[in-house]
Amino acid sequence: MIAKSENIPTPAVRRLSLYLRQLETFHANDRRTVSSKQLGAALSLTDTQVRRDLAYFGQFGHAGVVYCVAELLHRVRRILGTDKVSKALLVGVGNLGRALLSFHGFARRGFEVVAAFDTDPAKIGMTVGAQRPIRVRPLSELHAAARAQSIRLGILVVPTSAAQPVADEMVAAGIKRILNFVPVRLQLGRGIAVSSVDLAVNLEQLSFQLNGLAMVQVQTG
Amino acid sequence: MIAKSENIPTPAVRRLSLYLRQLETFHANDRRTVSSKQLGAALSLTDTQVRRDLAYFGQFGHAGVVYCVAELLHRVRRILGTDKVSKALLVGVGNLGRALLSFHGFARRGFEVVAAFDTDPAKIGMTVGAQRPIRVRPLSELHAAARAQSIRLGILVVPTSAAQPVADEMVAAGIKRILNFVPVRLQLGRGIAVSSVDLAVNLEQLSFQLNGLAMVQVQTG
DNA sequence: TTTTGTGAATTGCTTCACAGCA
DNA sequence: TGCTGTGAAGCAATTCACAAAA
Repeated sequence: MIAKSENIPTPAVRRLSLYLRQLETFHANDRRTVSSKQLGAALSLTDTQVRRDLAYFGQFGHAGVVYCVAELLHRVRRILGTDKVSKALLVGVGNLGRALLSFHGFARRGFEVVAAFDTDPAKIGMTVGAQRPIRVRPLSELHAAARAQSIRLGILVVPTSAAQPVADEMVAAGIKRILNFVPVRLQLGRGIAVSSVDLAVNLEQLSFQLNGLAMVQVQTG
Repeated sequence: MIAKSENIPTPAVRRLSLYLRQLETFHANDRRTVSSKQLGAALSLTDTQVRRDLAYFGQFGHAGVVYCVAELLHRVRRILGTDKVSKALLVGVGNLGRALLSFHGFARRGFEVVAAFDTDPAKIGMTVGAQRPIRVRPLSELHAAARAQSIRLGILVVPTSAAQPVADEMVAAGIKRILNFVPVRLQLGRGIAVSSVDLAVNLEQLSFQLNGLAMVQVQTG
């Protein structure tokens, strides 16, 4: 049994993250069991969608009996690979970079930022983050640090012009996954996973849903 | 002619934002014309995809002749509704909220944050943002301020427990679009557009692409 | 009856293949 | 030839409908 690893739809993997989030909430509220209908309702999804998504990754319950929150939680974490903590490094200690270094949400979800780099001499040597302070180091130390601590995840928060060269350096240093906050399409080799956060895209989607669409519909007549 | 407003695929609207970004780059480099193939290549998309996406929104070129960058840029902005500046307000002046207030990218893409709110007395009265400083006001003033300046867009950066009530307040104050940074599914009425930025989801997608998938495949054997 | 899991049908999105134009 | 725009085909994702189990 287990896992039709053949062809898992990308949207299903995205929703898996949402299930995890919701299961954590249920678990925190001491809820023991949950049905596909209830889990779906909390996320505005249908019960069928929930069951189908889970089915891509294996067997999670028995026919007729609802899911056990704790077990489902545990197994979804394993599937996503966040049951073990991953070390991450961050490059670019600007406003957003500093905010990310102070962000506790990472640790709670299995990610720990252990090193930060910048090229600005004014920033090098600073310590950022209250709970677990991190000293900002020169970018030239990235390679050695990544290798020494075998860091596989890089967070990219640099100016647009620096994005591609810094990403290349990350890859050269053994980084396999990049969380990219720079509005650029990074061109990297196969085997490197990139996930981009682009605020402009999100804002424009919102804009389109109201302004944009309205305008198009008006023009249609 | 113009706009099969019937059924525009969501992914096509997302890509429209990417086209806009790339066209801005081309325009900044004084490039006058671009083919669907060239535009696609810059974004790792096929030429067919680019043409099909544009076709959802109307006629953009003449058969046989490449697109004019400036014209395409202008029309995509109009479609997305970002040709006019939208005023926005922000609630929650924590680390991330402050970083967003200092972020210049918004203005460049047609969004201007004009007001910020928080409930923490220690933060109220602070000014944030270098170029266009904004004074942090008590949350109780949100309604009046949003109405007075007819603000339609809200940026939500509050703790998880406050997300739903603050979102409700935004809607009551006339906000129609919410950019949500809180990892919660907001339950709001129809006619309110929500776009969520969830860093954990992005990180988990990355994790799955390497760890997760690998693990599932191992289990498959 | 209520629930899970899943073939079958459906809907939605992307790619192919080519007409029409410069 | 090289390009855009688009019907038709192909593929991917979702929903329907129901069997099996408690």
